[in-house]
Amino acid sequence: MGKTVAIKTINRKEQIVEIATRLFHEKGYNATSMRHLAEQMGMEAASLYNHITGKDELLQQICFGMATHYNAHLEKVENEAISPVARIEKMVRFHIGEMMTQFEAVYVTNRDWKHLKEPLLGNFLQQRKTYEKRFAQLVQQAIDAGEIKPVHPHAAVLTILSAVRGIEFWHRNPRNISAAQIEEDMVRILLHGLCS
Amino acid sequence: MGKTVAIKTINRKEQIVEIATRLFHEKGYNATSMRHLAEQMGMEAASLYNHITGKDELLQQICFGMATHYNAHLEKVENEAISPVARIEKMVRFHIGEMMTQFEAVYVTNRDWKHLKEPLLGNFLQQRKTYEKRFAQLVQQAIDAGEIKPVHPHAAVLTILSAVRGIEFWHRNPRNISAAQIEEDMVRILLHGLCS
DNA sequence: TTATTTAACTAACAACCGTTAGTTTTGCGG
DNA sequence: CCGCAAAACTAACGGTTGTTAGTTAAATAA
Repeated sequence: MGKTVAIKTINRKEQIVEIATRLFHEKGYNATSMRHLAEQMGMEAASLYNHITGKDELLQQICFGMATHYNAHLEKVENEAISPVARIEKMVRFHIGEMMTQFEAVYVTNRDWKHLKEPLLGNFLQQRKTYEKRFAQLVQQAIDAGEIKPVHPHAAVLTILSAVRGIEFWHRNPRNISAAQIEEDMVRILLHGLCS
Repeated sequence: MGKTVAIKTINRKEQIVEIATRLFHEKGYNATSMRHLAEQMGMEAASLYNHITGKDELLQQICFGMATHYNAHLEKVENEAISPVARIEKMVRFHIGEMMTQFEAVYVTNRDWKHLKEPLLGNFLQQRKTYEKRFAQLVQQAIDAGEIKPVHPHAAVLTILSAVRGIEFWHRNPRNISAAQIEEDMVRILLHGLCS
């Protein structure tokens, strides 16, 4: 009985967001229809509206869910008592981990945030901007400590975030390299460079 | 008169592809309508079909244009008489340059190739795969020469290509950092690492 | 059992999509 | 000036889109 209750208690809305995440990842936001989503849920399209207000809300849940998750982690790292460069390594490994375990949600957020409607679009961009700024401050602190090269902090953040995003290529054939190996290689390249 | 002739001689089809590139970049492939494209061209949607066979062809032109351009450059680099690591640096700088001068086309190709229809989709993926393989071989040669660390070559290629892709973030505010600076910093990070 | 809420259903609307057919305008070669 | 081809136009088709209205079935509470 406990099990049935537990299963039943799972919010139906969360199920919808979950499947929407998968479909948005596969086809993109605009190319995913409510009818197709409903089909995957085993119901009619109109029935979805008993749980959500519209297609917008699905994208919103995905994007802002990721945003708050990222912000929470950033704050945690900012307050850890470790060296500046260790903080940066933690950030890199965190982002890699998200690409491994929450791949579809991260992918959709990175790709489809443009389809958010105002005022949420502005809100999202604002959050993104301040996230990058705080990340850049971590880099600046490492530079001040003499632990990393005096590159432009924003250039470093940009390079890190986009390199990590490239794990989407790995997902396309994960057979060649193990997840652990790609993480180590990527961290090594970003922190110590390709050249030996 | 020469000028008028020259302007008139510009293929109308190329104009359409150019504007389509801009719109696809802004809104995405599916969210860009032929009517909106026509409006930007100063004509009716139906008139577009005097110059192109359909919406598909526009995406096709963009994606395969970039693909052949990339392949041509790769072949050139493969045949240059320089050290393996110098070849890799050339590849990195080339991709950065493309992100600077052909940003929208590169962006659309990276983002919207999924909407290509078979058999072109398969063809495109095939080209992409062999491109990455040849790039990885360049990395392997540099490893064999002892010029770079023994990372997994595919991991290196993935890190490079996706880091470069991140220049799209830079385009969102190009004011903070100059193009030259971002290129130098990114090359430096990828080849020699963040750590000092 | 009865009343009430939750969540499914059918049917449909208005808008927009890519595209085609058929017609008219435009501009250049003779 | 005439004829012809290129390129614009108008009108419309069939299909899909997100969404709403109204109704019915199922589950829960009293």
